[in-house]
Amino acid sequence: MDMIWCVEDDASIRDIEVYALKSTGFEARGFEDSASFIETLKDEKPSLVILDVMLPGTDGVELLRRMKASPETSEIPVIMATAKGTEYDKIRSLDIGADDYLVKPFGMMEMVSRVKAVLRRCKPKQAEHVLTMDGVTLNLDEHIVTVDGERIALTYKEFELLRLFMSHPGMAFTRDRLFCDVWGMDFCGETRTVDMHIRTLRQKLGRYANLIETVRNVGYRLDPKA
Amino acid sequence: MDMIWCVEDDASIRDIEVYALKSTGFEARGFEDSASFIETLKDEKPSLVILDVMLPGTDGVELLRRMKASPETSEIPVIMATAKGTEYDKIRSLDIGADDYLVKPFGMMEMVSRVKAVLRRCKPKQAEHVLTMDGVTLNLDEHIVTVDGERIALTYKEFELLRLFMSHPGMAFTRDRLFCDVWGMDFCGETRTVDMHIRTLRQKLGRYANLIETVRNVGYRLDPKA
DNA sequence: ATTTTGCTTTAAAAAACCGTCATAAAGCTT
DNA sequence: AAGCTTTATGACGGTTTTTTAAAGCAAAAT
Repeated sequence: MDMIWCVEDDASIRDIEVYALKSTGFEARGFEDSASFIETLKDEKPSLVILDVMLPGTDGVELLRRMKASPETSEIPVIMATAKGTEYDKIRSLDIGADDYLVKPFGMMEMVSRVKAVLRRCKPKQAEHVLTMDGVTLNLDEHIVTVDGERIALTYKEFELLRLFMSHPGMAFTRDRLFCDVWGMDFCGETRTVDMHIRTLRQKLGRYANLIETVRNVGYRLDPKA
Repeated sequence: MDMIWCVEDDASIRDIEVYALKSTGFEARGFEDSASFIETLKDEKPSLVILDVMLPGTDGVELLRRMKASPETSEIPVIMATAKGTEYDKIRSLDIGADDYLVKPFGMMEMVSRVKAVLRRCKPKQAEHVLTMDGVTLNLDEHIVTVDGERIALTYKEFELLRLFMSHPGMAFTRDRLFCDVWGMDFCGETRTVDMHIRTLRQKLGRYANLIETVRNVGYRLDPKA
């Protein structure tokens, strides 16, 4: 189940939030100040954070900025809680990358439904934009591929090939099919172009080269358990 | 091939988009304003729409809302194009039902990739094509055969033979028929070629070897209760 | 204008597969 | 049971398919 963190200095509000979330089936944890939040964030990652804007010390907007700046935490959805009338904070927060906001005083029902909405929205998107297979990671957003954490440079065609394979693990693709999908045109007879790109792709995949299996007389396939 | 529509008031951006899509193998068409888009949408349906948020007159978010409201168009995938910093529009769009978003300025490569990704995601996913008989499983998509869960390697001809048998359990095939279907040519007189491949196939089937029964004077058959 | 980068083609090398042969085994007929 | 026909088996050379390497091209970057 999802873990929600609430950063809020007012103890009574914080307790109500945590209680409301827990009774809805979430795991929840409250933080009194920025410092303890930042500290815990180094070790654990929640599914979502509700950030109060007005905090003693480092304020919520600054916390948000830091979270979005670090790749470690930039993907964690954030809901900002602003006091009424501070429209400027709201806009700033959304600009920086907050996923939603709550205007105080807000009801617990509203809070829970927004949390659910944001999670619903972020869950599939996050999953869909990054494909992983063994040590190979393919980030669709950034167009970046890593092998064992090391970034490797793929050309457009190589990337599209790999993407096709990784989004249908195990499926055997004919050369025609690959050509259609990646090159966007019908397969015009005899050519070893696809093979060529498979080769360079394999080379760049290093020790995962045999992840791409050749299916004789058919084409190629990504072998999930190679 | 898929038809993509681009609604974008800036002519230069629009032209580049259309050009990029066409050169990737899509059909593409640009719309300068909401009105012409809405009008054409009454008669034709594209496979996907790229909607600019900032449009003169009816804006992109409103267009999206209308599309999702009408059952005629609600199934058409939509990618929103938002200017940098208007994070709120992004959230709103995803809430209404956009399938993805692009933040301007975006590269054409990225655009094309996202279009492909969304189309792939939205395409009706067909059921897996799998034939099973006792402990023998034949996956047509993956071109993989397993015996008691263990994967075995079949050559192209062997695979086609087994596929033929398994898609017509119990049916007896003459050698002529097998030769026609698998080799794709007329049976040219006396030859033991088919026998040969039956042999290797039986070997690889291990304890299920006798699943393929010899019908003397006729040919072979897959015996469903061997 | 030159260099770099990525895509395509070609041709040769390597690997996997195919088909035929000769021989052995099995099935049917007499 | 002997003899004939049909099928199974094992081995080997030829062929097809895939891989590899190298070079030509075109577009983009410098």
